[in-house]
Amino acid sequence: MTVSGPLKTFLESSPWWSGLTVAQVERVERDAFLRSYQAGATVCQRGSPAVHWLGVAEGLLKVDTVASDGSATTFAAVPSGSWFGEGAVLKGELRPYAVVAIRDSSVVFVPRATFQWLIDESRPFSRWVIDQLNARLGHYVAMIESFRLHDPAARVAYCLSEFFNPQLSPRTKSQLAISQEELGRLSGMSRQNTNRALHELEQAELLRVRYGVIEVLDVEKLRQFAWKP
DNA sequence: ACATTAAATTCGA
DNA sequence: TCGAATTTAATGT
Repeated sequence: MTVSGPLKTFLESSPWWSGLTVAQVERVERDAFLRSYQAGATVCQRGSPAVHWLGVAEGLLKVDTVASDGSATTFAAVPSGSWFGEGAVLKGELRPYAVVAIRDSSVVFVPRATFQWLIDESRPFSRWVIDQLNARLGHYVAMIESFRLHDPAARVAYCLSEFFNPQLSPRTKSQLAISQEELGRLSGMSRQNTNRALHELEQAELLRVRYGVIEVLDVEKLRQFAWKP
């Protein structure tokens, strides 16, 4: 049986797809499945076994944790076009963080066994996974640097620029449907300071703020701003 | 924290 | 099904 529709479309647009053999394509098409979530819904609970590797076909997810006082901090935003959760699946551990839909989303699930089989069978695929893990490591190191050394506007600029990381989020379009509150959680700042930072970036013509939407005008300038505020 | 504004939803014809 | 009224969400200070 052949897979069709949005699942197949998404798989075919994924950067690692073209490196697979016909047999590998067939197995992934057989094993992968797609689920839809409403905004606010939990995709993976914290503490649940990591038995799938995940791709975002549509929408926007976040990886976050809730402190005992109820406040939430976001470790990662995962826009459509991104694959994530390699680390948790490889280790076979319980998910250390929750995955939540920020807005209506559809998510592709690849079973753990299929993912590990691809790593064993496909050199291009395992190479791509190495690049993926390496890009994520680079991202977190850069984020620590940004947060320790730079002011709020530069931090927000960095977080926004990472929505366009070519390895981790290759298909992000310039209109980001994310609230300032969510962006604040991602940037480790209050909503108020996030608001100020956004207007500073708007003054610099790097982006435009709209209701519930941030329109990025120039990703390259955003990256530069993140490093020399 | 509070006031304002945009968007989403409900309701009545 | 249209649009006014109400509620909810997001923003600005």
